[in-house]
Amino acid sequence: LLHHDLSDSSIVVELCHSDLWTSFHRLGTEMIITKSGRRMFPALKMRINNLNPDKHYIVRLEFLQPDTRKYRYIYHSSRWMVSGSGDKLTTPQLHVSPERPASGQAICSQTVSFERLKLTNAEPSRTGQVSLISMQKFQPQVVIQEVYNTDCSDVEHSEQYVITFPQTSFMAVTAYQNQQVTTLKIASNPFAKGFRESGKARI
Amino acid sequence: LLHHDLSDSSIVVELCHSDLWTSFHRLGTEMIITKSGRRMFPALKMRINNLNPDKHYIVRLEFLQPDTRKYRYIYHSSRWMVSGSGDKLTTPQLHVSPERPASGQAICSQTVSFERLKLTNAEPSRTGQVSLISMQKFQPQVVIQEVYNTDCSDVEHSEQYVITFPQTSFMAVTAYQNQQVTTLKIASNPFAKGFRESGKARI
DNA sequence: ATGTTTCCACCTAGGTGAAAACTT
DNA sequence: AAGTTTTCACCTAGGTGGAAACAT
Repeated sequence: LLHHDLSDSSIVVELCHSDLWTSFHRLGTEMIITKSGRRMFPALKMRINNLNPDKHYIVRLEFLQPDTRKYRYIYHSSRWMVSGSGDKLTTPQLHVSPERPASGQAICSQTVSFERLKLTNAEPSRTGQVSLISMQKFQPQVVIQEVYNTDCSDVEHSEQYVITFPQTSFMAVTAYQNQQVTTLKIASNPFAKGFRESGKARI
Repeated sequence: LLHHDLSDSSIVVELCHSDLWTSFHRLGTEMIITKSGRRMFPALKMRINNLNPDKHYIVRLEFLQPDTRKYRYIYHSSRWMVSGSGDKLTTPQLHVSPERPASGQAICSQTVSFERLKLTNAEPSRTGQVSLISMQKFQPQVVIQEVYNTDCSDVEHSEQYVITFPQTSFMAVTAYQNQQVTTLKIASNPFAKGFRESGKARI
């Protein structure tokens, strides 16, 4: 449970599945990016509290770059090493909103989920897809932004609250590098069961 | 393509899959209602045009009762007959909104779909579920309502446009009565394949 | 060499009508 | 007897990691 005293409010944001995020973070979280888009696992879900029930907000996600270096995974030492200078995202801020603007009341009464968000290494085009760079680091950042009009025309003048969960940073990859990450994904993601535990042999 | 000249606007609402709706209507559309909730098929989807792009609207669905009679299906004559006086819905207007308020621009640029809506014969409780009465008639009605605030607090004073598609009226049932309705559902709904066409025998 | 793309078997999730069991 | 509820096989839809093919 994290408190962020920001501005005149005392907004409380709780990251869901925090333990799981921490387990991945210890191994060095890897997120697969594909051309058609791949979900994040774990998904970014959070409970937000203490917003003004009568005001309206939009919740966004930005993908920051802690650095713009290119990394390489060294198998024999099980570590990530810098392998080059890498690239900066052409669009500096990638943000995706799970829903339209909603009241503080509505947002606080439910879980804000980015589970349907997909990561891609294709050019930024489709809405709901976030375009990242393989073998580089990213840090998701939650932005809670107050809006005065439903059409968000005055977004630049509105108050904005920024929360970062360090344990959600990850390396974007097109194929898993650390086998322990793969194992934990299989163990914890219901969709990922590989060909291991059932004892079935591959044909 | 239906034109409804309402108030100062010339709103155009087009029912999707209109031919399919008409085919069902000829047979006497039946919609299954269950305790856990069942989707409508066909789903109510529509394209809305000529809303003011800058104003904001909410699109709702109401389930009217053309009458409050109880019906019975007579197999040998393949007809519905009145069998009793029936009941009136305890909550007179059942409306479900697919989304939060959105701009006319946003609404007109996409298909407004109520495909996720579920019909139930349980007490009205869960959001997104509509509670109906078995063996009685219902007529869905689309309500496009202008909102001035995102919290919809002044909903009663706002302009509202009502559109009804007569071919979407139906009988609520817990089991299909007319075998031709069943056959058309199986033929047209990808989820409904029964045990007929594959030639597979039931164990 | 090393990283990317495509395809695929396997899985979850959940929408169907049919049949059987249940209720009244 | 007539309508409701439950269960179930079958299906669509789509999220996984693995392996092989491909690119650089």
